Amino acid sequence: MGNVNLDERTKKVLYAVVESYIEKPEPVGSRYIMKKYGFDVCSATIRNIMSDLEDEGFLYQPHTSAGRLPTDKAYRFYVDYIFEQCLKNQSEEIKKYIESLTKKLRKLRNNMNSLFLETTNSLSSVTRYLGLALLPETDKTALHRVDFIKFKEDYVIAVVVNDKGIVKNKIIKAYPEITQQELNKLAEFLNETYQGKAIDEIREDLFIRLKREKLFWDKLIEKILKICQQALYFTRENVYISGFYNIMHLPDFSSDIEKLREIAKTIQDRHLLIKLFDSISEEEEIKIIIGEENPMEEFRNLSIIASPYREKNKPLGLIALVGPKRMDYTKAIMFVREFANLLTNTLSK
Amino acid sequence: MGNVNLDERTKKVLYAVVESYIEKPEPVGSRYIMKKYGFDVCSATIRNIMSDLEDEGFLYQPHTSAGRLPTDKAYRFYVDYIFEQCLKNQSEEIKKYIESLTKKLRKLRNNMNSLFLETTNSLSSVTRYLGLALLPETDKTALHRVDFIKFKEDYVIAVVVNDKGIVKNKIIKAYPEITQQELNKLAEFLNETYQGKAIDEIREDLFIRLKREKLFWDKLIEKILKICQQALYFTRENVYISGFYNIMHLPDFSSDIEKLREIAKTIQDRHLLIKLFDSISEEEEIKIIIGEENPMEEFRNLSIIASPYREKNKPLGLIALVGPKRMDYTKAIMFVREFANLLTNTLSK
DNA sequence: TGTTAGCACTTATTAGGGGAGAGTGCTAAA
DNA sequence: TTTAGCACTCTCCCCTAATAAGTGCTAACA
Repeated sequence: MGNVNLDERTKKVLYAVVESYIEKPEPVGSRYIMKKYGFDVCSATIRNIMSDLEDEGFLYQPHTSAGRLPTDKAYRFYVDYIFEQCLKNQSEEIKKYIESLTKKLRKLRNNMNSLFLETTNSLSSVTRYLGLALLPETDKTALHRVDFIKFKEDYVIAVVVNDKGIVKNKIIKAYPEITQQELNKLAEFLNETYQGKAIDEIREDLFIRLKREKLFWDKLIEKILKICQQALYFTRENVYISGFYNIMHLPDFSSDIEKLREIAKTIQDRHLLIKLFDSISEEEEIKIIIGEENPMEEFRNLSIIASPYREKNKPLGLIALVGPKRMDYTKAIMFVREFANLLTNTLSK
Repeated sequence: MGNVNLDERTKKVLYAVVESYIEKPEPVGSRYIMKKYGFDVCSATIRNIMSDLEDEGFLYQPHTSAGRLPTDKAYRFYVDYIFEQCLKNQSEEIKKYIESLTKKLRKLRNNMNSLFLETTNSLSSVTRYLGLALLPETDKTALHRVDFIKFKEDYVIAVVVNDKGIVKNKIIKAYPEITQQELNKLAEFLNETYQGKAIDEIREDLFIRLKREKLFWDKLIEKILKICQQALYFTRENVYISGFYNIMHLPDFSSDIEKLREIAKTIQDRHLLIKLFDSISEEEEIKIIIGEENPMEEFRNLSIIASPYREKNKPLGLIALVGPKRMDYTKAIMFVREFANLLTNTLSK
């Protein structure tokens, strides 16, 4: 593995090929590169270099006597190359855009749903790629309040509000004898004992109680504790998706609708997206996944730029951009980073 | 307007043309019709009839010397023609499918979200068109319970559960002095007074109270009543969409992606869909809207089959199928009807 | 040894022509 | 009113030729 040892000039050529192809999705020729990037060697030399790059697996030809196209390895090289600069430089234009958006989002600070909807929409419409966002994992947030509502004989609706103001509800099958009054007391107990504690820890704690007190108390306690546990068990499910239509007209897909269909099918299935997100570490500032690097088959000819948003340095969730491998990475990286920051700031008030 | 006065034979030809075109999207020729439908006149006669039908606006030619294609008017004729039979006949196949689905859905009876998700998914995957469903309008359902939760100084989260077990929440800006205890009392008051009453009526009633008591009480009451009113104000927003990818490969769209993009854009914007649904009366058993008949421009080259599901004869919401005008109407109508019935039955327990 | 110029070769793309096929419209006869 | 016949129109497909882009290779060059 590794970038072998490419000399400076070779790197410049490789960079030029990738950049050119991102600009215009056509096989890149040696003469074109030479002229556009002002190499003062002749096209034959570039040709030799490109041939070497092909041997190294950075480029390939769609057919003999055609120009070259970048492989995933080339994209990876390109991204590694521009990455640093992306983080340093800040375009004035982006800054302004983010500023105006900040005001808009600040107003939605207390309504997570609208906040994330608006964020995903904006991210997609400004980049013209597919925008994704994942709400903070309810499990990891702190309990603000829980309420139980008896429903239809033998059901209980648990309403859980976390410290982000996100309201979740679960319908739990319970035994019929339990009354609303008892449920109120139960909720009161939970609220008093656990408000402000992380939800997954509460569940843990309840589990320990269950084990311990089972021996001393009757079945009732067991049942009640089970209700509580169920009430506080959440799988991640809130994914926001925006702008599929933005990627539909890209030349990368316009040739065959099948690819687009695959994507449409994939993004309809929230579980798949959550699996995708789960596979992305929330540690790195910005994670870039190119084509084959993707752990999930469904995204193998797409690229993903993801970044976590945080609160007090703790990652809460992710926002991401999905587009063709032939993506404008500079723009994408800059925007994803700014959007993640924006969310971080907005949530930290 | 009206179907002019077509004689039997002409009707049969028109029917045949539409049916043929639905089967295979190619211009339909006179000889083809004659042979396939066993007309015992020669093709020239059919040709004359088709020419007449063109004059009446039922058919058109993509170019001289090509076969004919149906216009919206022809589809309308066709649908009116088959409609009766669709309602009478019941294919054994569909019956079986619905039966097996019934069991599946019955288990989800108490979880509206899953129920509607599953319904829309099934409807789309069995018909291969785009499936839509609209949750019961919260406004028109009865209040089961309301809870207020103080959040972050000056916000109140109102959690409203209706008699369908649908949980809605609203974040309301309130004045900071109000305490959780006061909110609890307020909720208690509302629950005692209004449980089981229609939510829009409650709002109405609160409005009257507000007007009447404003004169006698202080600002506080006004504020509190306003919180209640806000808590109970819902715009319709829960639309379930499934199977966009199902319509992507249809020959009707494969020629130009732009059409598909339009659709993708439209269905992403929930408000547009709600506007669409709002324009569909919930009185008719089954509403069929073909192409230009559509009140909304975005759907002008699509057809929509919609049907309300009910509870005790009161329409609660709609499910619908969206597909190309060249749709398999028989199948679509049958399934939409069965699915609406299925929902009606499931909700009525 | 790396670089350049030149040239033959490959392949995709485009345009044009011709024939086949499908289907119509019209006319005249039944 | 229906039919048979026929000329006409248009699309579609195949074939060919020309064009253009770009490569790979070789031999000369610095």
